[in-house]
Amino acid sequence: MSDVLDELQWRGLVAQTTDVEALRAALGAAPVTLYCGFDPTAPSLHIGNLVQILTVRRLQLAGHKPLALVGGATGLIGDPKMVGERTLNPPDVVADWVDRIRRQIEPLLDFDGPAAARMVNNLEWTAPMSAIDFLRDVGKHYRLGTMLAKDTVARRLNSEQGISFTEFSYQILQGMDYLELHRRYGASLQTGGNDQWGNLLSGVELIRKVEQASVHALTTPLITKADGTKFGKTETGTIWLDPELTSPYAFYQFWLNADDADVTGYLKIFTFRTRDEIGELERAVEERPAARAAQRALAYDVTALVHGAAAADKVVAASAALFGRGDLHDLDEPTTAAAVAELPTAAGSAGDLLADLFAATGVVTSKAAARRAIAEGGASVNNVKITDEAAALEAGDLLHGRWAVLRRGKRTLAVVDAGR
RNA sequence: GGCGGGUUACCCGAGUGGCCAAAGGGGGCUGACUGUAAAUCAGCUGGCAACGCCUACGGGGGUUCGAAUCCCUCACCCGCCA
Repeated sequence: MSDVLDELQWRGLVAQTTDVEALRAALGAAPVTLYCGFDPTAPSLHIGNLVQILTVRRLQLAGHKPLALVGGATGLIGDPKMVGERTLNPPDVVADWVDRIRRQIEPLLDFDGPAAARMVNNLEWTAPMSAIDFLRDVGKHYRLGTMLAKDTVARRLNSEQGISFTEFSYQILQGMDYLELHRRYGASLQTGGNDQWGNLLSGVELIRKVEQASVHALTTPLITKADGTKFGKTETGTIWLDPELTSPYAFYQFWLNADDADVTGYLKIFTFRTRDEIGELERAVEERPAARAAQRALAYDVTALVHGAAAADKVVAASAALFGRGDLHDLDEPTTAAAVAELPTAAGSAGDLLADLFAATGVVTSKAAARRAIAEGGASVNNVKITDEAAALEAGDLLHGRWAVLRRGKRTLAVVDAGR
């Protein structure tokens, strides 16, 4: 890996930079201290944030020093979204989210060694600042014209909902962060998603004005899907890194279901596989798409990265058992138990209405939806299609006298546990 | 502060007294075809103890046998004027 920037470009991770050649020179000359921020707007990071973390990790592997900023301050204000004003979250909630997010980032970066990462929180320098200091020392450097011209701000001003002063001010806070990290740790590169470009520039310009220093910014592209739909969402919602919010099984399944057209791009972005390995997998998709070798590699790698190799092995085995060709009754008890442990579960027993059980496990959202699914031929028990809306669970349906696997459509699964 | 326009289901958007659980589109779900993929075609898409009942057209109140539709009021958004 001679040139990290080449590496990032090859992986499709560079959308915009302040000055590519200046950045390339800086990254080639000496270890650069870089920063990337994560705002606590939810109790967990999601796979969109993973793009940022892994980009930072790649830079770290090339010898550069990351500062992972968790926005205890910016999270209290809210980055303006394209559509609609955010609801302010209570400070204690944000503080809790800060902790959770820190713990998610920690295992993904290296906090020891010569390029050790450091965790920072912008609440530390933002909270003690008075309104007067803010307006005199920082506000004076900001031109309203520039601020109003920012994409998101302009869009919001033209929207029906407008924008509050609070959200409008967000870009200044983020600019202050970069300045502060530049002063404290010599940060000279900020990375982020392309939607953050304006916010990154805010800091670059502030540093230029206050410190007469030229620093860099680099954004990663918005991850897109070949079919044009939004990346990172499923019918169930966002794919979170927190195993409580998105089970490792569901996480693995998400990646396994990547489109052929998207999978190579995802391998570049979300795994540490080499160019050769990815080229190999790309060929495999072309030659034997049904084998989905690339999807399996992708799903395994990302799951192992986020949830650990042990968890990844478990969900691979569970997926094999549940989607295997054989009769579920033929699986031995330990295999069944392990597979079933990965699925959403509801208690039930022989005699219960299947429609009620489908609703109870969350495979469908309501009993009416369960009846609909059965009527449409989209519901099965242990991979056997059911057709009678009024059918009940039978004792013979229970695998090893205990479990019944409910399925809606091809890949939405849950289990009924009749206990022991 | 004044005047005008607006707020409808997951989203966009029709609907100006009963035929409205609410057109149409998007999205989503299911089926067929497949590979737990994409594309395509078809059906479905508020809930429940279900020939009925409940919830739902920004919040609250009213008129009426009957309201998403009319009136009052509150909130928020947009525009013009000050």
